[in-house]
Amino acid sequence: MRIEHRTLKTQVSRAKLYPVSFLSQLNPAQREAVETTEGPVLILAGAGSGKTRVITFRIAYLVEEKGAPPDSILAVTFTNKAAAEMAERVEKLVGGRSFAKPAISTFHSLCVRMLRRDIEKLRVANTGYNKNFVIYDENDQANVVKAAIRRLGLDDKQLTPRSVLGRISWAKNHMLDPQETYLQSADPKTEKIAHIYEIYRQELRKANALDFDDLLLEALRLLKVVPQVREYYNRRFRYILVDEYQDTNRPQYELLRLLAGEDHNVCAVGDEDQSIYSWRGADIRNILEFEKDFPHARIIRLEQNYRSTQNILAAASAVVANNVHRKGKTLWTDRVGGAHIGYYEAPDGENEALFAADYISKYLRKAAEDGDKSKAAVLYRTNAQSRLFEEAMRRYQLQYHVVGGFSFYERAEIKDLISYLKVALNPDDSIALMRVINTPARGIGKSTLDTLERIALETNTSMWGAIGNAVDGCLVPPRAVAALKSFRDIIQGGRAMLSGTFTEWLGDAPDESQSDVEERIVPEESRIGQVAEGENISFDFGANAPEDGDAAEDHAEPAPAPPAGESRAANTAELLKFLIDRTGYIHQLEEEDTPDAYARIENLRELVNAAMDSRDRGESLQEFLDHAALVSDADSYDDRARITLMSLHAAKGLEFPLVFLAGMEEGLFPHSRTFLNPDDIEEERRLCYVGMTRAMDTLVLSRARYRRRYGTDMPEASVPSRFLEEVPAELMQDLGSPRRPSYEPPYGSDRYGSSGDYTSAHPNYEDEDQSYSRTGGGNGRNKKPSYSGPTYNSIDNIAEFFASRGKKFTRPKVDVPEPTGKRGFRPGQRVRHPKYGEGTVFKREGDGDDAKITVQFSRFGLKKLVEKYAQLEMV
DNA sequence: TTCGTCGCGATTTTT
DNA sequence: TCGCGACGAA
Repeated sequence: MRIEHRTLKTQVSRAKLYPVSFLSQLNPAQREAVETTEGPVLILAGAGSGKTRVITFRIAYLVEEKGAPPDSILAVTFTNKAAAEMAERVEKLVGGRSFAKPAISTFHSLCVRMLRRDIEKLRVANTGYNKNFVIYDENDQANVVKAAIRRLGLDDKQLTPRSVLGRISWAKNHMLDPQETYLQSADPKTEKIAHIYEIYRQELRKANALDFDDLLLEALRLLKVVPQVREYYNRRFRYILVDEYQDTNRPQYELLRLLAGEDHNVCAVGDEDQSIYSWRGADIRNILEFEKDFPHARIIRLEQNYRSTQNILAAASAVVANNVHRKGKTLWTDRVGGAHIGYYEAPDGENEALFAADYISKYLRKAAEDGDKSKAAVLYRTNAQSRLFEEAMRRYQLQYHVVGGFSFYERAEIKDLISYLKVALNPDDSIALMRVINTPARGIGKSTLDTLERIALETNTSMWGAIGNAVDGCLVPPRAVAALKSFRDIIQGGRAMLSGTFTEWLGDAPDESQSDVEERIVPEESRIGQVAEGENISFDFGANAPEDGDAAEDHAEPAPAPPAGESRAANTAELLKFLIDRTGYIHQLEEEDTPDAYARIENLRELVNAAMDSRDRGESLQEFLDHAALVSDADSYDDRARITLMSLHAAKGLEFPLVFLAGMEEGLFPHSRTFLNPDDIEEERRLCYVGMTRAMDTLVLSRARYRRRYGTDMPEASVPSRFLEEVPAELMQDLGSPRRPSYEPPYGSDRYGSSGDYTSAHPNYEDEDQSYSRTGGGNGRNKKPSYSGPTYNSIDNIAEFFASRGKKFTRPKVDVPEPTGKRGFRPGQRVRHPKYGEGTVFKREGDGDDAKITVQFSRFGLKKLVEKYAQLEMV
C-alpha cells in the first residue's frame, strides 16, 4: 500500500524535481559515489569536497532511480544536528512523496531505539534490563564510580573518578569486560580499576541504567545474540550510509557489519585527516580494514574542494603533511589565490579576543555593505577560552552564539527536575534518586543516607527498595522516617499520575503499612513510558501505533494542579508541574529572592515548555528523557547566527566565510596533555587541519603572548604553536601584531609578531572600541571604565589594562626569563633531570631563587621543581 | 542536620 | 574563576 502510493507519486513528480541535470550537478567522482549503490563503497572525502551533498543525493538517487523504499535506507551521522540537517535536505529532495522516511539518526539514538524495542529479548532467567532503562550521563557515571571507590575504601587521590571512568570507557570501546580487564592488568592499580569496573557494571544493572558506551554494546549484543532481531534489521535496512566514518569506534564498526547483513550495501564516507576522536575510541583501522571486511569494496576519492581558497587549502595541507601516519591525498580547488592567512599576536588573551571582535565586526560590516550575509566563527581548543571572546563580543555589541559549554540540560535545576522525572518513571534509578532525595532539603541527611546505602547493599536492592525497607521496618529515626515518607509520597504520586491511577491513589491515603498497595496500583507491567510512542523527528520502527495525543489542550494552563478526578495517564508536562508543585522547588527558589533564583525559575518554565512541545509531538516521557540525554553541545549550533564561538571539535562538518583560529600556543594547541605521545600530537594536527579547512574565504590565526590559565593573577608567557611554524611563511601575513617590548627576549621564530617597522601604536581594534564607548557610553555603563585608553601592547600596559578593570594585578616580573644563562628555562624548553630524565618545561612561576618550574617528564609525568635545586640541564 | 565559609584544584576534546 | 569537599557552628 505504501509502495504503491510512493511509485504513483514518484512518477508524477520526478520530472519536476529532477530535471535531467540532476546528476550533472556532480563531478565525475561524486557522480560515481552516488550511482554505485550496490555493494560496499568507501568514499574518501576530503574537507569541503561536497560529501553531504553526495550522501543526500545518493539517498535521493536510491529512492528515485532505484526505486528503493525510503525506509529501507539507514543513514548514520555523528550528531543529532547533522542527522536533522540531512533529513531536511533529503526531505526537500524526495519528500512529500511517501509516508515512509529514510532512517536518519546518530549511532546512539539508533541504538536507543533498537534497545527500547527489543532489549528484553536479552533477559535471561527473568533478570537483565527492561525497556524502561535509563541513560546515564557522565555525571551519573562519575557518581557511580565515586561510590564504588568509596565502597572499596580506596584512595580517591590516586584514582580519580574521572580517570577511572576514562579507563572503563576505554575498556568498553575495546570490548573488554571487567574479567578481561582484570586478567590483562599488569599492576595493582589496573586491578583495582577492573574491580571498580565490575562494581560499576553491577550498579548500572541494578539501576536499569545504560551509559553511552553501553548503548552501543548492548545493541551490538542484541544483534549478535538474537537472530530474529538481526534478521529483522537485515530485512528492514537494505542500504546503509555512514557519515564521518573515520570517527567510528570498534563497537560502531561491528554494529555496522551486523546491520549490513549479506548484501553489504554499505556506503562509508570519511576522511583520515579529519579523525579527531581517537581518545573516544575511534579507530582509524576501520577505514583501513574496510576492504578486508567488505571484499570488493569500491573506493572513491573526492579530492576537489569547493569550499576554500587555494591559499587556505595550501596552508592547511602543509600543516597536516607533517603527519607521518597518513596515506596522503591531494585536495585541489579552482578558487585560485585568495587572501593570505592572517596572523595576529596579541599581548594577552583579552587583547586577542578584542582583536577578533574588531576584525570580525569590520569584516561583517564590509560584507553587509556589499550586500552579503556573511558569517564568522571563532574556534578554540578548549571551551574555557570562550569566556574572553564572549566578553569581547559583548563589548563590541555583537550578536554571537556559543556552542558548547553549559547546555540547558546541564543546569542544576534542570537536572534536578529531570531526575525527578526519571525516578517517577524508574524508581530504581538510584543515581537520579540520590540527586533529588534531599533537594529541596527535606531533612534527609548524611547519616540517613548512609543507613539507606547499607540497607541497599545488604538486601541487594536499589535505594528505592531500601527506602521501603527503612520505612517499613523503622530502621531509621522517626524524623527520618517521616522525611522519607514524604519523599516517597511525591514519587508514588508521580507514578500514579503516569499510570492514570492518581485518584485511586489519593483515595487510598497510603501509609507505611501499605507498601504492597503500591504493587497493586502501579503494577510492574504498567504502561508507564509507553504513553504515546509514535511519530518522532527522524523515524520510528513502527513497533507501536501512535495513540491519539491529547495535544489540543491549552498550552497556557497555569496551575500545576494534579489532575484530580481524572483517570487517564498524565503526560510529561503535567507530571512535571505536579513534581515542581509538590516538591516546593519553585517555592524554595522564590524564597531565595535573588536574580539567580529567578533565572532558574525561568529555566524551569522553559523545561515545562519543552515538555509541552514534546507532548504535542506525541512523545512519551521516555522519549522526552531520551532526548534530554542524547542532545549534545554540537546540536545547539544555530546556522542563523552571524558569529559563532565554539571548540574546534564542535566545528567539524561546518563552514564559515571567516574563521578565526585562536590560541595558537604550545600547551594550549597542541594541548599539553598530548605532548607525550606522538600519535596524540598528530591528532592535534588533524584538529588544526579541521579548523583551518572550515574557512571559505578568510582565515586568521592568533596567539596571545601572555595568557592567564585558570584565571590566576599572573599571566604566563607562551610559546607559539608548532602549527604556526608549519604554515608556509609566504602564505601568511601579519595583521599588525603590536610590537613586543624590547626587553622581552624573542620567543620561537622571529617571524611572529615582529613586523619590522610596524610600531602599532594603535592596533586597529582600538578605534572600534573607542567608537563604542562614544556611542554606547554614558551612565550606567561606566561602572567599568570603558576601554578607550592606550594600547595594551607591553607588560606595563597589560598591568594597566588589568588595573583599569579593577582587577588585582601584579606585574609579571617572573615571566621574563633572564635572557642568558642556564636558568633561562622557559615553557617549551627540553630539559634533563638527573632522576626523572628528559622532559619539557610546561610552565614557570616565581622569580630568582624562588623560581619553580613545572616539567612534563615523559616517564614521570608532571613535576613541579624548584629551579635552583633541580639540577636541570637544557637539552 | 543544615548551612555557611574557606581553601584548593581543575580544563582537553563529546555521543 | 568556579565548583567542590571539608570543617565548624547553630
